[in-house]
Amino acid sequence: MKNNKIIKPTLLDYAILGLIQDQPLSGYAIRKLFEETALGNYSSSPGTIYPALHRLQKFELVEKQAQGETAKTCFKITTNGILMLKNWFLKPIEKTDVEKKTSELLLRFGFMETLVNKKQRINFLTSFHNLLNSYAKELQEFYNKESHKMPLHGRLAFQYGIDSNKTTLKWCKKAISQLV
Amino acid sequence: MKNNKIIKPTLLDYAILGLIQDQPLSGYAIRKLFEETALGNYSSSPGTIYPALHRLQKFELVEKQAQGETAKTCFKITTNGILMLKNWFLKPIEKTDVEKKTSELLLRFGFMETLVNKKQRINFLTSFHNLLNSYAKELQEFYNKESHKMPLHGRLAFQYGIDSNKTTLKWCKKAISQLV
DNA sequence: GTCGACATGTAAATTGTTACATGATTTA
DNA sequence: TAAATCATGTAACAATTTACATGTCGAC
Repeated sequence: MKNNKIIKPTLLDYAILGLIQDQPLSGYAIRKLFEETALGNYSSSPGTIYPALHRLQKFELVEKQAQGETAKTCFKITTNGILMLKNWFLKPIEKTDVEKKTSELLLRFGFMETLVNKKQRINFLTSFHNLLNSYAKELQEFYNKESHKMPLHGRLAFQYGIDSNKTTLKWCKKAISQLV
Repeated sequence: MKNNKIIKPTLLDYAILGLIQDQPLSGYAIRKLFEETALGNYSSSPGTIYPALHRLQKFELVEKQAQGETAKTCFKITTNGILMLKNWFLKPIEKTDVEKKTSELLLRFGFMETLVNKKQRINFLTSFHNLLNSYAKELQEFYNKESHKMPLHGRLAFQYGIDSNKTTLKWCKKAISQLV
């Protein structure tokens, strides 16, 4: 039963796939993980998770695990799902990713350990670092030129952005050193 | 022409209101600001901005500025809009805000300079700092207990969260010192 | 035996994205 | 005068939130 339509998974879809890549989980278990852990900002409401699981099932990225007695239905990832995840992990990082989608990059990194090899993971972090580094320089230059025109709160909010990027850069280096 | 329905503005709505609180802007100008500046992660596509402006207009939070010759229509904030913004600024910070919605807090802070007094702004930052501080401690404790069970990437991603919070805490202190 | 947690779902309304459409104005 | 940018919008679709609905199981 093939699908004519192509799925472009949302971040939530990827987060679910990432969670079940190792062990099958029930919808409820996934909800609890989103609710309790610091895993992204996804809503843990039933109206979000269950439809997402059914969507993923429809596109054969997950499947219900055969389960005899208990009522609880667990979902496991399919080969297609694994492939989809892997493509997501290996997608080259773009400028816009480091500018506006840091959290997505972190999510990718957090889930990629078992599916991509060490060289590729280090490459991911290096690319992340390099792109972010040039963006950070742009931001700093802009700040140096324009900060005197900004209102106090604008300036402080901008500084927050700069500080955050510096922290992320340091983290990249730290992470690389722990991977090597 | 009153509305029977109550609007609960989205973050995008607030961002637009915040941008036009000082000077009226055209839809196009707002789009460019979202596209070019590091202002949040809002889509700058016309399908996002124009409907949002019309929605805000419907609820009388913005209004079209009387404009003679030029075709460009600028939107200015109404008294209701100002009130809505102010309520947003002064809403007490909650635990969930510091845990999952730091960017919203930063947006609030960035726009609140002219509409709330200094004492309230310092209070905002202090509350932000205190709530975040206890959350950071929780995270650190969890990490100390559980980190040895985590896979490498999970551990690193978790560390990223801790590092980010520390940066935010430092920023709060810095910002407070610059406000006083 | 009732309360809270476990567990799964649906429906309506809203929001946001993508793609299309249009036309004016500026610049090379 | 062709291309790029300015400028505003709509339509179809996809996704999310909120609220509702239902039932089980264990603990106190």
